[in-house]
Order: sequence, then C-alpha cells, then structure tokens
Amino acid sequence: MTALLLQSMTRHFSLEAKQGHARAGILITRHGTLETPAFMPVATKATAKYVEPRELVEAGTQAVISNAFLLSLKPGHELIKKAGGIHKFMNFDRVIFTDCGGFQMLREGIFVSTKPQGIVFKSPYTGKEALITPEEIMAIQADLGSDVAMVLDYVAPYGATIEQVKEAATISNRWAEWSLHSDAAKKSREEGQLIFAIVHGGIYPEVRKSHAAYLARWNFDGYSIGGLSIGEPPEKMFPALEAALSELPEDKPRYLMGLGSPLEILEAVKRGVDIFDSAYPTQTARHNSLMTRKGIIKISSPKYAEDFSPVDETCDCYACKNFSRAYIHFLSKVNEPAGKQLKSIHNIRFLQKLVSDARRAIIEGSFDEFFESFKASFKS
RNA sequence: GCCCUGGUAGUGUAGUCCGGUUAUCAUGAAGCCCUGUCGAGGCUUCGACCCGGGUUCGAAUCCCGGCCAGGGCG
Repeated sequence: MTALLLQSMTRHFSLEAKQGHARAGILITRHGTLETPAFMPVATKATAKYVEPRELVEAGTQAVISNAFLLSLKPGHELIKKAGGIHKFMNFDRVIFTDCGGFQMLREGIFVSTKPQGIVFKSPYTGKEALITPEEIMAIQADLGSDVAMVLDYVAPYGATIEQVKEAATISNRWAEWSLHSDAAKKSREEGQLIFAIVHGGIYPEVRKSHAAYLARWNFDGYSIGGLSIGEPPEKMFPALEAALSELPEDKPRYLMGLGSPLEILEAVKRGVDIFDSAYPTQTARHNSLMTRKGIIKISSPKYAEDFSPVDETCDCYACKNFSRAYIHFLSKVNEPAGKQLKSIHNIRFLQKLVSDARRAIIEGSFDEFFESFKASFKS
C-alpha cells in the first residue's frame, strides 16, 4: 500500500491487477481517487439530468464529466471560477472530468467550421460565432478547476473517408501538443489538474495506431480514445479500439469516450479500457429503457402495468429498493419527472455496479468467467 | 313547446361558407431507436366525419328528419 501510494504520488495512475488485457487500476486526482474500470455519467451542464449529486454518489458514482465549452458560454468559466470552481458550483466533491467541446463538431447548429488554429462554433444560446483554440480551452478548463481536462480534438464523423480521418487525427495530435505546452495547461498541471490527449483515426486501425503512437510519446496524464460509438458497427469499432490501445502506454489510464452500453463496456474493459462515459444510461432511461441482469426492458410497455416487482431483483439502487415496475411504469405513462429521476438513478447504478463487479473480477482473476456469465443472462 | 348554435380518432382540433386524391395537426396507444453537448427527443404503425334519408357522377361539406350538447324565448 505504501509502495502504491508512493507510486501514485508520482504517477497519478497505478495498476492493481491485470487479467489478459483487462485492467484494474486507480487514478489519483486532487478530488480523490477513481477506481477503474470506472463509468462516468454525463453532466454536460454541470448536472446529471434529473439526478442530484448525492444520488449520483449513492449510486456509486466516483466521477462525472462536464463540458468546458458549453459551460464557458453559460454561465461562463469566469463565473464558475468565482464560485470557487466547478466542484463547489455544482456541489460534487468527487472527481470531475471536463470535455473540451471537440465532439460538438458533430452537432449541426453548433459547429461552423474548422481553421488551422481551432474550431469556429456557434453558441446554441445566442447564435454568436467564435473561434475556440486549443490554448483557450485549456485556460477555460483551468478556470473551471476540473480534475481531468481534455485537449481540444478534431472529430471526423462516421462515414468520413480515410483521408479525412487522417487529416482529423493529424490536426488532433497537433492541437494536443499545443494544449499540453500551453501556459494555462502548464500552470493548471502544477496545481494538480491532469491532462488527457485524445486519440483519433476513425474506424481505421492503421490510422489509430500511428496517431496513438505519436501521442504516446508525449507525457500526457492519460489517453482518451475519441470518435468511436458514433454510429459505426461493433465490428468496426473494436478493431479500431484495439489498434489505439496497442500503442498506448500501459502505465497511463485509457478512457473510451462516449461508450455506455453494458456489453460494449465489458468488451472494451476486456481490451484494456479503464474509463468510460456516456449519456446512454440516462438518456435511454428517460426514454424508458432500463437495464437489468436479464437485459434491457421497456418500462413503458403495458406488460409492466401490474408488475409489482422491482425493476431488477438483483439491484440495490434507490428505485429498486423502494418502488415497483408498476409504479415506475405509471410515472412514465404520465410523464412525471420523478419517473425520469428513478429510471436514471437505476441505470446509473446498474453501470456502476457493472464496472465495480468487473473490477473485482479482474482483481480476483475471474474476469472472463464474470463476462461470460453476464453475457449469458443479459439479452440485449 | 319554439328559435339559434354546434356534434370529425380515447382527448383537443383543421377541413364545412364555395361538394372532388389515401380527411389535417397535436396528444394518445403499440413497437423500434438513442452512446465525449442527454429536451417532454427521433422513426414506424394504429385510431374519427353522431344516426337515418335525400340531392349529386361524387357528400365530413348541400337539403330533410332524428338524437345529443350549449345558449335564448316561453
């Protein structure tokens, strides 16, 4: 333990166990630790929709990810800095990641154009266009005071040609370097903020590989894998993921951005991913898809109208311990916010339990069995 | 008893004056989808002209009668 702590103090991340490529590790941040594999609910606008911080914690959440670009537009990073940082502002004292905004390139209505020096975005609030640069987004994240900041990346949509993807990955890597060497990043790093690079390359393994290898040469605190689970089929995603992972340093955390379905999370854990985030559990929860050990159920279906059992017999979440399928079905039918809250809490808890069970299994050396058993009962 | 309005999916409605494709839209119901900016979102399907008669090639639409609802007069 002492050795682990010493190691952590210098490295921020340490591996506790490995089984095959699957890893159990600990990321140390200035707001506590993140035991990996870990799943982060999305709190884009400094809140997880319908779920309060205490409920996130109760569901086993160690970290959330917020969006630096959107917060910089409203309420403004200066205001959040004035509030004492994002942790105080949203009253979440655990780990907070911030995303840079690069992903918003995929959003029509926000994305305008790219330039060599950054991305031109249009504010969804005011329509005002502004160029955001890698250096600026690091300064914004420094102001927000998040524990882990993402460099600005250039995201190519699924369906982009290999030339476009190469271009996107090359620009992403250039920006990652600029970000790392920016004054804001240097200073915030000294203050304990961690900086993650983002690997691109679309669905092309060779592009993933070369660009991951390039980023691996720099001393980032962790590596994100971006531009996946944006519509491509699993047969294309996993080879690309494997290619990226193969070039990333073992002793740094790997974060697969945007993946949130249970089986895919386990597939990625098996390949060596440590951290996940996704709106999937909360978005689909509001739209009535609930995860259970036996698969996903649609709670709005008439078959649950008189089902007085919990959503999942094996779940220990607030919703399952206190409410029936019939009640949550009813709340869904009448569109009550409380239903959205209970459903979101359940799905978050489901994924938190999934990754912590996976972690335990890796430590115990039983990950393969755990995965097989999960796969056998979870019919998607 | 008389007069005036008005009856269109489960609900709310457009169309009616001036007759003409598969009758509009919303909501609802059933099913599918959602993955680093998550909207009470997207897609598919289902579902109605109050009843009866008349005019007409053709009626939700025009005419007559009935029933029902609201208003007025007695």
